[in-house]
Amino acid sequence: MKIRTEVKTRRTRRTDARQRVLEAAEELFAKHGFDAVSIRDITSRCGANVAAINYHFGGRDKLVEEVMLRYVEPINQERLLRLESALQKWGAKAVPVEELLDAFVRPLVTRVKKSELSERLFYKLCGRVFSEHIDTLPQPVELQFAPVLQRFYDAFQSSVPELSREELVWRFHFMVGGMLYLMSHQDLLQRMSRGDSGEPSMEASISRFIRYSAAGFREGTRASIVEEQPMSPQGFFNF
Amino acid sequence: MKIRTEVKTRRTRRTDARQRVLEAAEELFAKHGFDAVSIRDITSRCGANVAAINYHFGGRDKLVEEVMLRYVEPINQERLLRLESALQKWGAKAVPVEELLDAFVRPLVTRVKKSELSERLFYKLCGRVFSEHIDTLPQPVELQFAPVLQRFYDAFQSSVPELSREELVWRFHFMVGGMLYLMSHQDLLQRMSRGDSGEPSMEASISRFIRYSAAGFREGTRASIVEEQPMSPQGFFNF
DNA sequence: AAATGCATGAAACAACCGTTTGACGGTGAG
DNA sequence: CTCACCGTCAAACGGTTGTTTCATGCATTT
Repeated sequence: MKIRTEVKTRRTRRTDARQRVLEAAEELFAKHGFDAVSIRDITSRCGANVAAINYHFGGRDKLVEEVMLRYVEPINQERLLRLESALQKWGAKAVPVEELLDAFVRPLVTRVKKSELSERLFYKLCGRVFSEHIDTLPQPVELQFAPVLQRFYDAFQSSVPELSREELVWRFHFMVGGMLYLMSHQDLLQRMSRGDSGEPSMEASISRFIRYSAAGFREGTRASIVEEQPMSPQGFFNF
Repeated sequence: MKIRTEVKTRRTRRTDARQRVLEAAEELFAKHGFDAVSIRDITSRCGANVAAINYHFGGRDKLVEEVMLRYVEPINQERLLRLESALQKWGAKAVPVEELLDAFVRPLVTRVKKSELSERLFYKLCGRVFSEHIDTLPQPVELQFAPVLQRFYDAFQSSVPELSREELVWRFHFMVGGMLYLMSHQDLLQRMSRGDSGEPSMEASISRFIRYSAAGFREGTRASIVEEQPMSPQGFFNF
């Protein structure tokens, strides 16, 4: 601890305890949730002092915010990137909903490699970040989402034009709910279906999820009728 | 309040403050979440003493447990009732997935009338109860779910026999995720889609949701193909 | 009327929370 | 060298947490 012979610049020193706190915070937040972890839990795990959090981050809330943004920002950025790429690829033609869903969901798994967290914890943390009730999210985090949602709404609207905007937004949120649940309970669900080929796990799960959700989005549109599905029991539902 | 001329038996007196605490707890838990509410928040709102919670319930955790069970128990009971009814109605024939989904989701809204909570708060509370991470639920609450899930898995298996058990369970959980999100963000979502006929209400939202989810369940299972497909190894799942 | 059982109340409990303080010592600039 | 700066640290801050104690008084029973 005291025996650090290497020369450190100020910049290096600055990231000393700060980085350790950040990593410990990520791990504990992922494991137990943002509310259940105290700053003393964090500092005692990484051998830092309680004051370090207030010194480096300006308070517990700011730390939470920083941890969240470190995940939300790049993920949302990659979402938009993939969306643009898909739109460009298909030009005037409608992008298949599967590709839109892929652009929205897949960044959650592609970003995992750039994290120091274990894969399992990474997903848990994402699930927690995104499933905190919206009105309790820090404003900078909340503001991250608005433009992304807008872009995806428009894209889905173009891909499934038969749906009213209202119906589309509803279905989008049904999808989001499923996605969050998948993130949060990923380990539990995969333990449940253990036994087959060892690894692909999350990527395979997301493929499953995309297929499931795409069918929901297409329900009642021309694309789904093409496959000739009798509209199930008539009059059973009131709309 | 004080003017209670009626004769009270011991039994009546016992439910005096206890009931007030219970109602205040439900409201506050629904509004702010189970973790964010202290016992002093509860007792000060309903004019009770802090000691009352430990006296009547045996601690804060037990109070949370009781509040949860008061909602989970009757809802799960009605789920099973509706499931039985559907199975009986269709006899040997496969129950349409829409009816299974209805049996699983609709009790959330039919049970609202029997609660003293406002409708909005009731849904919020349900969303919170069911979306608490599974491993943090009180054990009695968790035990409530196991048999219910088992019955519904089996029912869905009969209705969509083309799906492997594994695929079916995954889709079921995607559906659950969407349902929880609907419950938790119901007010926010409905405010978003305001503008048409005055009362969008939960029932319409659930109908939307059932239609969306049914399509997801049926994806890839065209009834026209009657070919016997090799099932995945049994005993794959622990439930 | 006296005694018993039970719900309530104010107060105190120890433990923990996030935050602040002020002293200490190594580092780099003048 | 001297001095100012910066990251670290133990300690203490005021506040809130869930729980417990014990006294009080009402209602029912003897």
